[in-house]
Amino acid sequence: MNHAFERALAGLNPRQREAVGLTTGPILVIAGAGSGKTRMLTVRIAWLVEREGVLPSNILAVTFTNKAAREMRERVLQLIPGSGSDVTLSTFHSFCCGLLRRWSAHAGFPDGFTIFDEDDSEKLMKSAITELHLDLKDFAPKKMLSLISQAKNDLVEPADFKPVHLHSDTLIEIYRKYQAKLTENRALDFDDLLMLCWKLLSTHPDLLEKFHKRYTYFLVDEYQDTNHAQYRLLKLFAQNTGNLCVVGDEDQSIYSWRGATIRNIQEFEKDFPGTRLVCLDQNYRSTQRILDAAGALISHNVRTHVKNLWTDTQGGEPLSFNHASDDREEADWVVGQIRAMADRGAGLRNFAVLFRMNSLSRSIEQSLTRFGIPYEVTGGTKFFHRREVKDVLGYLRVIANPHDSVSLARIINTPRRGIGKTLLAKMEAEGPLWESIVEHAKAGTKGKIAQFHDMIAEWRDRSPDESLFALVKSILDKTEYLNYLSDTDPDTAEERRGNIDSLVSDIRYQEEADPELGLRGYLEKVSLQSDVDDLDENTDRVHLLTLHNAKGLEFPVVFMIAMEEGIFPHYSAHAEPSELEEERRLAYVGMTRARERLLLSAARRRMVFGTWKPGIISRFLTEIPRSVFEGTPSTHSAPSNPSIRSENYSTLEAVPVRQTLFEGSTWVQGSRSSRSDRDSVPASMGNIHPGTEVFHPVFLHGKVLATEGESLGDFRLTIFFKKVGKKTLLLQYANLKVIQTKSSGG
DNA sequence: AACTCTGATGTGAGA
DNA sequence: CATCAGAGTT
Repeated sequence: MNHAFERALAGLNPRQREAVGLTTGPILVIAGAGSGKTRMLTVRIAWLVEREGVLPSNILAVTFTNKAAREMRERVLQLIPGSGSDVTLSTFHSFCCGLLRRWSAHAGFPDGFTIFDEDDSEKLMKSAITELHLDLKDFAPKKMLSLISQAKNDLVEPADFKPVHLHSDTLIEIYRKYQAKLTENRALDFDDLLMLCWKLLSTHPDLLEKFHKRYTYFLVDEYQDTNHAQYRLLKLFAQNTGNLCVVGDEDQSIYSWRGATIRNIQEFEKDFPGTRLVCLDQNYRSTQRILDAAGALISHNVRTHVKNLWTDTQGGEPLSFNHASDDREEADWVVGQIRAMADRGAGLRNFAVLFRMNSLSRSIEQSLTRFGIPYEVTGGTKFFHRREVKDVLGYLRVIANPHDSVSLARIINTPRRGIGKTLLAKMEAEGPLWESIVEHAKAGTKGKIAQFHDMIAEWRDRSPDESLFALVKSILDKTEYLNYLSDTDPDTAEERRGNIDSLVSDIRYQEEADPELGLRGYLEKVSLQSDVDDLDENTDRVHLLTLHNAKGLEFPVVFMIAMEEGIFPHYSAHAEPSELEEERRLAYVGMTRARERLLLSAARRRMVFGTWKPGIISRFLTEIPRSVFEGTPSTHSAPSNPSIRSENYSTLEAVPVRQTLFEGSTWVQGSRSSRSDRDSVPASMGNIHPGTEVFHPVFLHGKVLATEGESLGDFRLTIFFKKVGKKTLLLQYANLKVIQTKSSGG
């Protein structure tokens, strides 16, 4: 008798229980926000194993982010300890990438392929357009990429590409050229991962058969955000057994601009005949008040599977709205609210500030900094996209795959080694960059290019036998990269150095966690990582993130700022009704992240690109009934009524907050003295001992368990990080900060 | 020929 | 506000 499983099963509501038990054939689970779909999915996996004797290794579950996969894996392991780890839990992209590597020989490309991100692809596209003697202004690389991305998402190859465009023939040329260049670079872009995987399975019956022997049960989370390629992949996957369970909510479809099509969920019953339909509409997350507001908003969309979320917890705090005079005042209002609640004992981890675009986080960040409140931005300028990090990764990528000309061009003269633009352009004109480098190196005369070539070649030879950590250290040593940083930009050198340290720490950590990882494995992991994968709800900081990144998360208190026409809904969505509806779904997603309190704000004017722009209240605000807001004005106006604003300000100190927010909070007294980064000092051998609380740029908060070593060179720390668990780090490279507490003299 | 500086430019969301 | 092409400097 598996008690954990039985208990979880008994805890399900009738609908969830039904969705768990319908294991044969296709099933569509319409799961509203906060309806416990992750619980349902994990119990379903456990049910398959415990009740139906399905081998865990026959189960494939696909999620939207690695974070979701990781969390689901943890929960599955709780239900079925041990064998639960044999369940394949992955994102579409990671899973396809794995298949392509395993079967690369059949797919007709080397398994050492590199995954190109948006930046890489753009550089490649630019060179493709230039080589075709076209003008980058007429054929904007980003625009071209998005058209080609669409085509790939629809499984359309250059030969069948029929773009609706004035110069459609040229576009086909561009697609062809771009694809040829990818091949030349031995690289795949994100869309290739899906398209080529589908192509591989649909043209190799032997491989498909192997696949079907391995996997017989399929589960897909966030089905509303799958694209056509993913749908076709699923058709192939489930074509034998038909045991396909998809979970989604069309009201939360927010990625159509990335090729996702709501059609997949709307037509699922037609696509997979015999589908059983289950609807989860009991919400376990938010108050009725929040659900009423969100429900009213989303009812302005045309929907096929209409559901009305309900909850046992009646009432709840009213929503707040603040119409500030400008963005700074708006930010101060947000921070004022946070302070008021934090002073009453709410931990900072409870707060999330959501916004439509990354640039909107600035004013909030400034205000939080002013008050010394720790925060964490998820997304925006990503760690792995920082210049110095990309430089070092560029070396690793070239070592893994020297045909990657984008990385090659990046590092060939970074740090300076006298191979400038002209020489580079000359070599690029001679053919694939690496091949010209080899030619130049062969040509005798041990010049700069030969030196560069030999350096890379040596690392290439060594890399299979050497640890990644040793390799990256060798790169930093030999190129004197850190000196290069201080020489070129002394102002930012320290910060950049810190980022390099974090990268080295990350490499070391990943390598220790998985000794089989290897160079390619690491690079693949980095490429397929998403921003939210790193988000840790348990670090006691205010969370700042875009509405898109907030998908799948929940917070007790949610702020949605910049609720203004042109920003949200975004101006580019105004013309198209379907895009406007997607914006509304995005608002719906944001609102339903809130458990207890939802606070909205807008500004009358806002600094955008250096100029003041007037702000008009978002139509979404007017679609939320007045009755759910606090201090409901007696006048019959929309929330733009100024009385609401003064109301909010006057009640700022007396914000009513439900008691639950403060329960189990570890922050409590800490909030006044604000344990911000400014209260921390760099870790040194002198100030670090067992028990010391530390902060690491990648692994965040941790506590030192033990120290070992006498000299700086081998001073090792064993630290327990809340986020990643126990880790051993070399102090020298860890870039740790010691958090000063009252007892330690801060 | 490489390096440095300047001004123009383009800016949604992200695996 | 970050990137980039092109002019000017070493």
